[in-house]
Amino acid sequence: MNTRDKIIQLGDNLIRERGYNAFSFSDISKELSIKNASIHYYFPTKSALVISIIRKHIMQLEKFKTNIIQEEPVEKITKFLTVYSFARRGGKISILGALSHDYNSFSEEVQSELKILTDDTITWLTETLNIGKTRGDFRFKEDTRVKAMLLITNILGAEQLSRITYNHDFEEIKDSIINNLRNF
Amino acid sequence: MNTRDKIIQLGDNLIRERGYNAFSFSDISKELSIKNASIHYYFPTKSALVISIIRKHIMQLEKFKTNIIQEEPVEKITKFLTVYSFARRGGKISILGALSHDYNSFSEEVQSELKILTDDTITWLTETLNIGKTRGDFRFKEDTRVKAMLLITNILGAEQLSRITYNHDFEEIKDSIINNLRNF
DNA sequence: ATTTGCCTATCTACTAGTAGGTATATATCT
DNA sequence: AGATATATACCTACTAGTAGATAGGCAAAT
Repeated sequence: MNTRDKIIQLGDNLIRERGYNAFSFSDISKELSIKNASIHYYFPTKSALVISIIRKHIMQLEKFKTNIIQEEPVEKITKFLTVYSFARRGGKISILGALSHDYNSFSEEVQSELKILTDDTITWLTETLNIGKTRGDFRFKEDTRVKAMLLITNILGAEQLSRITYNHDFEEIKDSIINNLRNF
Repeated sequence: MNTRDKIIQLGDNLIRERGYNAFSFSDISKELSIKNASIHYYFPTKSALVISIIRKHIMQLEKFKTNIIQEEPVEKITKFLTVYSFARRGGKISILGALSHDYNSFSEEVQSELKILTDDTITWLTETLNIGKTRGDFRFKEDTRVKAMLLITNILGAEQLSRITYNHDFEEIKDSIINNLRNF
């Protein structure tokens, strides 16, 4: 991995562990044993770095969608939730949860990049839920887009709450989401 | 309102609008036309200030619980959600959502204060849901404590998500939570 | 000869926090 | 009642540290 990618990777981890305002270029440069100014060589501003990080996640979502395209809706949603569950165990939260916190302080460019990632996620979830409902895999009464948002809000909220309470709470909430969808 | 209470009030607003790491003593002192050092007169550290803010919320929750003690479970939950809904319209999120973000960077004293507020909230919700379920007001299959956490996660997540998407999404999610509880 | 990938050195702005001073109000003692 | 002591509510002036960012240099690769 080249320095540029290492910076993105480290920045990504730091944002999802501590938050945008709680990490600095020094945290990255110290870890990589380079100087502060060298990060500015790749990313002129902190905004530029966070945009690259968001774009990485947009591409990862595309890859994720392609990888599971053959699977059934229940399996798709389960794997989607597992990604968050895996990150949570590593002390990290989702990039959406981490960055939404500072949304109002971001430049328009960062905001619109974050909107793309959010819309992509909601759209994919809505489509998957619709297919699953038609097939009879899922049973729910809500409007599908609202149900998709409820899925995301449960994850984002569970990430936050389980920081304060206990980590296993996240898993309990995750299981409950799946059961609720299947209406068991 | 005396200066001490004004500082708490302003700090509370700033945390819930921008987050703990995104506001400074200067933001408060400029607004109150006093000097930075004067805030340190009342609150020696930033931690001391945030503890006072959390304690204010713990007391407000107690007051809220007392005020609606006579009401029915459905009404209690509805009013609980309305508090968040009201804050959201003012560009603010809940103190729980705002502070959970930086939970790992807080001192033990701040963390334990935040745990008290969280436990108080979960406990009250669990009790209220239990009574409502026994009376037949609510229908849900999950363990009641998990259901209580799901309620909170929906609120915390909806606060975050609606920052990125649209504000009216928060209201849609709120209505959906109530309907889901009543199993309409 | 130019680009790449760093470096040193520096800047401005801001952060939380501290030491010590002062004017005013209030309480206590003679 | 008047003098004295103390507490309140600020202030000025400062420290040490960190933030993001910039200018300009330099060695190695292309």
